[in-house]
Formats: sequence, structure tokens, C-alpha cells
Amino acid sequence: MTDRSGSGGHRPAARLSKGRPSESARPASGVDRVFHALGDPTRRAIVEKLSSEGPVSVSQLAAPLLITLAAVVQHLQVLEVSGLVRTEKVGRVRTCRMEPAGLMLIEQWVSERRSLWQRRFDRLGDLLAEEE
Amino acid sequence: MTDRSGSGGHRPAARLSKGRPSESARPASGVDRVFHALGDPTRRAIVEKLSSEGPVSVSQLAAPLLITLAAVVQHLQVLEVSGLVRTEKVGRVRTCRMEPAGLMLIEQWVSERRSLWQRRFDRLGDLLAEEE
DNA sequence: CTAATTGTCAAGCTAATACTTAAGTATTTT
DNA sequence: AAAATACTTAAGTATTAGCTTGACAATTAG
Repeated sequence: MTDRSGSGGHRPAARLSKGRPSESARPASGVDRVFHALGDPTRRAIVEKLSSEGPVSVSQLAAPLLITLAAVVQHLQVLEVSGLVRTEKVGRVRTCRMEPAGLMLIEQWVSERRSLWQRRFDRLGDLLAEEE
Repeated sequence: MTDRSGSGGHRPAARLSKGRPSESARPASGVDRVFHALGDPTRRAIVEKLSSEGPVSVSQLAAPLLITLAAVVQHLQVLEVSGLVRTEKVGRVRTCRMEPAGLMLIEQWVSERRSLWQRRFDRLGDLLAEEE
């Protein structure tokens, strides 16, 4: 999985229209995809199900969610592209499983936020100590 | 910050319309709000900026993002409700800062996913060992 | 072989959303 | 006091997206 942390490219050049801006021309990074994927409650529920109950079929995902197969397939597509889920079709059954590695980008991003913030916090502490 | 992990309540009763379902009547949990907030690249960029550069004003957030103040204010609202950001107005300037505690829900969620998955993985390992 | 099951794909529908503008308020500077 | 600055709020706009239906294909069961 290509690892391009950061939120680059979300701001295109000056826009000419008043409505919602269309998606950036810049390809989405790994982090973009993962956070986008988990930004939806249904998709989070899918990942949760796969982590706790293991590999299940598309139908088995759809049932408790009370949504159509087609809706599930759409979500799975997003999850697969993000690297959080892997699916495999054997016969007419597609089995879905969670990819734990997919969570690493999130952890890294959070970790980075923390350490950058901590660094600033510490610097402030030093400044205050200096003034005494 | 109320801590209600999990993705409950995203699936309402049988729907009567074909369009996108409207938001669940059930109140969004902390995790819902945090993931929803970070599901947007602009909001992630805001959090990144606050973590690395420290407290900045609304204007200072808007400038590099090349979006209007009003847009930033909308994003800040989402971020504040999620607990990731805190703002404070002194005079005419509103200063925004990152709340590191807001990241904990994410870490917990990811952590849970990992351990549940790992548990299943280990169980499978035991089964296979048993068969030999 | 037919019927049932599982999934796929395309198109449509409706709600959400990320931005804008415009008008206004409050504070600070000149 | 007037002008400039920083923000706020409401309403509008265009795009995205999460769901559905309908038609179809492939596999399995009877």
C-alpha cells in the first residue's frame, strides 16, 4: 500500500463556481482514503463486524445492516481501495475479511499529531521555566 | 467528552424512500463525530496545522487553504463538536487550538479492531496446531 | 433441467455537504 | 469619529454520496 501521509492536494486553484468544489485533481493519498472510508458509519460497522466475527459473505454483512447487497458492495469497494478490507470470490460467494495493516495509516497520522503537539507543548514549558 | 465507542444506530427501521437515507434519529456517538470530522480533507488539514504550528486565528487558517472565513468557521464547528479542536474569542480574534484528547477515541477504536482481530487470528492458529 | 441463491452493474433518487456571497456585528486602528 | 479588521450568520449553489430498483450473470441445489 502506497504510503503518502498528509492531506495534500485538497485545495485546488481559485474556483469559479459558488457550489461545492469538485474533488481535487490530485490523486487521493492512503490517509485520505482510509479516513474517507471510515468517515461513514455503515462502513465502520462493516469493519467492526469483520474484526469481531471474522470473514463473512456480502449477504451476511447486508442482513444485520438492513440494506441491499448493492449498497454493501458499494461500501466494500471503498473499503478495498482504502486497504481496510480484502474480498475474495469463490463460486458465487464473496468472502470479506478485515486487513489489519490498513489501520496503520491512522495510527501513524494520530501519532504524528500527538508528537508534533507534544513538542510544542514542551517548548512552551521551557519558555515558561526560563521566565522564572 | 462522552465516550460511546461503536457505530450504533446508523441503521434506522425499514425505509420508505429510495433516496439517501436521512441521518439516524439516534444521537451520534463520540467516535461517530470524530471519524466524521476527519473524513474531510480540509478538516484534517486544519488539525494538522494546529498540531504543528500551534494556536492560530480563523483568518490564518483560511489563508493557506484558500477558502473563505465562513467555510473555515463551518469546519471549526464540526471539529469543536467532535472534541478535536477548541476555540476561544478574545476581542475580535478567535484563536483555535488542537485538543489532543480528541484523538483518543480513534486510537481506542483502532486498538479494539486490532485486538479483536488478533484474538480471532490466534484462535485460528490454535485450531491449525490442533489438527497436526 | 428448473428453481433458488449470491452477487454485479447501471441508473436513479434524495439527503448531506463543502463551498460561496451578502449583510451584519464587534473590536481595533488611524 | 471614521476606517479597517476579524468574525458571524443565513441563505444559496453545485457536488458528492448512500441508498434503492431493475436487470442480469454465475453458481448451487433440488
